[in-house]
Amino acid sequence: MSSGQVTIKDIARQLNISVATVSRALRDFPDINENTKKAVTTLAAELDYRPNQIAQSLVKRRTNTIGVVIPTFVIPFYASAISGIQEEAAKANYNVMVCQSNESYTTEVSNIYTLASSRVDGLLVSVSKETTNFDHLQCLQQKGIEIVFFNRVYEGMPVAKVVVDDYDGAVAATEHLISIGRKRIAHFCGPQNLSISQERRRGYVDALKTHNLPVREELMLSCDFNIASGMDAARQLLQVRPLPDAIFAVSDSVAFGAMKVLKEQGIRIPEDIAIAGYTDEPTASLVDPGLTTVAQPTFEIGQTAARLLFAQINRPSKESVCPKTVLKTRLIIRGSTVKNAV
Amino acid sequence: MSSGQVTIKDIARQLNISVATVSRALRDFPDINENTKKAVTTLAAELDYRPNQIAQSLVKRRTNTIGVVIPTFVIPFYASAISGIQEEAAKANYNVMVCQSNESYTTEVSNIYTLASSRVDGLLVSVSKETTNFDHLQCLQQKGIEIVFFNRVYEGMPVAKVVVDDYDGAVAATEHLISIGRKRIAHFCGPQNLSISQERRRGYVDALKTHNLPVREELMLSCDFNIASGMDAARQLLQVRPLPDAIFAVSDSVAFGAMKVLKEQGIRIPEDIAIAGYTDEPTASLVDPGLTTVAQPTFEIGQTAARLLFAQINRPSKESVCPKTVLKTRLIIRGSTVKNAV
DNA sequence: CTGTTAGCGCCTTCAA
DNA sequence: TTGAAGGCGCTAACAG
Repeated sequence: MSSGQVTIKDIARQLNISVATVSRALRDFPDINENTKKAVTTLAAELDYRPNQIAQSLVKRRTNTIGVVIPTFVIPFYASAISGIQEEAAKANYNVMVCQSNESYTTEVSNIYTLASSRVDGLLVSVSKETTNFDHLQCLQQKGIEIVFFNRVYEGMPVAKVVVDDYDGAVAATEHLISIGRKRIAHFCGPQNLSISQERRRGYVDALKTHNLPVREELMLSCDFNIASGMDAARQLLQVRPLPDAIFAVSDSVAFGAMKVLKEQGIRIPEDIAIAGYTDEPTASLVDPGLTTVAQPTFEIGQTAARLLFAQINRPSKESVCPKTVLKTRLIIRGSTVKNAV
Repeated sequence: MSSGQVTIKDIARQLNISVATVSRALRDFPDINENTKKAVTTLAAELDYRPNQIAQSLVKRRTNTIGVVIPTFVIPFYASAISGIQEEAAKANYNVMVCQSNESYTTEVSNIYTLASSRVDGLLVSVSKETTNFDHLQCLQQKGIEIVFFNRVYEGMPVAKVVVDDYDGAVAATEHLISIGRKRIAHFCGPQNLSISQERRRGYVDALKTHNLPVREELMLSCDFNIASGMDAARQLLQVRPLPDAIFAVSDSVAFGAMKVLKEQGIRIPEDIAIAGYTDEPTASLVDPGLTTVAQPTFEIGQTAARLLFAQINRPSKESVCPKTVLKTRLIIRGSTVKNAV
């Protein structure tokens, strides 16, 4: 009991039995004398003994800890997804180590190796906007660390993935804008090496084509996933003539930024320009007018990803199953596109 | 190399030297032959050797991991604070395990014990709204696990604490409302066993007294830290006659909820009722009108708490230093109290 | 039912 | 400059 922490040795010594017996008693083995078992458990409780997970991990060669790598905590999508992950982890008796890449490829690589050193049993990954090389992940996979992608996935790896139907949501949003009579619909695209950005853009383009609307390059502006970026894009868009009559933004934050600029310029939403976003962050129902957006099941995405990871970790055969789980989105119509909506 | 992970044993075998030498070479010991050192490091790189932190932790009796317990990820305050914590941790070469209590005392206790089992070197804690018993934390402290409280602290323990001057911020907000001529100022209080709630309420009460305004019980309503709770309180408040002319909410979310209800009721903000919040979440500048609020340095709170924890962990003498760091707030005036503000 | 032995991967004496 | 031995706290055969 050197370090202030009680060990099975302490219990064994005080009870004059071997550590093996203590270990078994504590783990409730069948062939253990009821009396010794009781003696051990009571003393353990008395001493407030807590098994040293570190030692257990070393023996068992598994830590019951998973790593999570996300771009940033401050995107509400991730805050919610992590909640879902945590909930599943607690149920399955796993610990969670979360790292944020801050959208930097270098940081992401470093995160991954840190987590690998900690010998996490598996990894839940949503890649940074910069990531185009996936060696760091492939390398870990080869070492037997299970990986599941969520939201920002890399199709090139044979692992499970959890996404929403980004294409479908984008089509729905764009068609909604078309259905309210908009003809010059702009799109604020996300970073183009991310599949979510590509898919949302593809949905936008296809919806326009389906309805025989021209696809104009000057109405497609590049953005990051934040408010400032949405403001920049909006300012840029307002230089274009004729003005667009709608914007479909790759994310709610981008849409919020756009709304801010439009309001400053005295442009009416939705009369002059209608706006739609993506995700349905809590803020979407608070801004004025409320933001029409494609709702994502953020919490459920986290839960699902975690569940798949645990299943994969505990799969007896090492042949990996790599389903792509595609969750549904739901278009929520608010005042930013329809005057009298909620 | 059974588990797919390279160990120093593998390196030793291939180089025909002892593991001790490998271990020393890898750690760049002074009295090691240059050639063996080079041989070891190159082979290690070739094999992509990663030291097993678990094994190291067991020997060193420290994990270089800290635990963080927060009420919930989805309060933007915590998302930002965790970012600050992460940043400091990365710098100091620490890992972070985050758990959320979901505002439940039972879950918090369970989180704490899980983290203790993982042998974290220290703990950053923001208690749940239900927590009134602190045995679980005192117990860990006695076992030599360092603790630092942030935001929601417990004054009764001799450990470092990081807070903002909640009282001061509340006074500033309330006096601002008074300065714009409001006389019937309501307060939506937070859970009263949290010091932040108490302090903000105390600031509100004292400001009223200082300005010879009556303190009316019927204008002080209890809330949790979320939108729904703010909506409930607002509905309740609207039953009171005469109506109040201002609301000081314990948090931005509560204020957002209140704004929503007031707008639905056709009550003008700020003309009929002015509103102020606390924290300055990103959403505060997006709602319409913008929310006047007491800005907190959320990221810095996380950073500071982490820094203090690392200092405490690495302090040679075991006598613990327990300063209370009080960071400054800043009143940000927006349209919810002053018509022509930004 | 229980004790002994060995080992997880690494570090740290103590000798050589 | 290097190796051998022991141990961190725990689990897992193998005996008895």
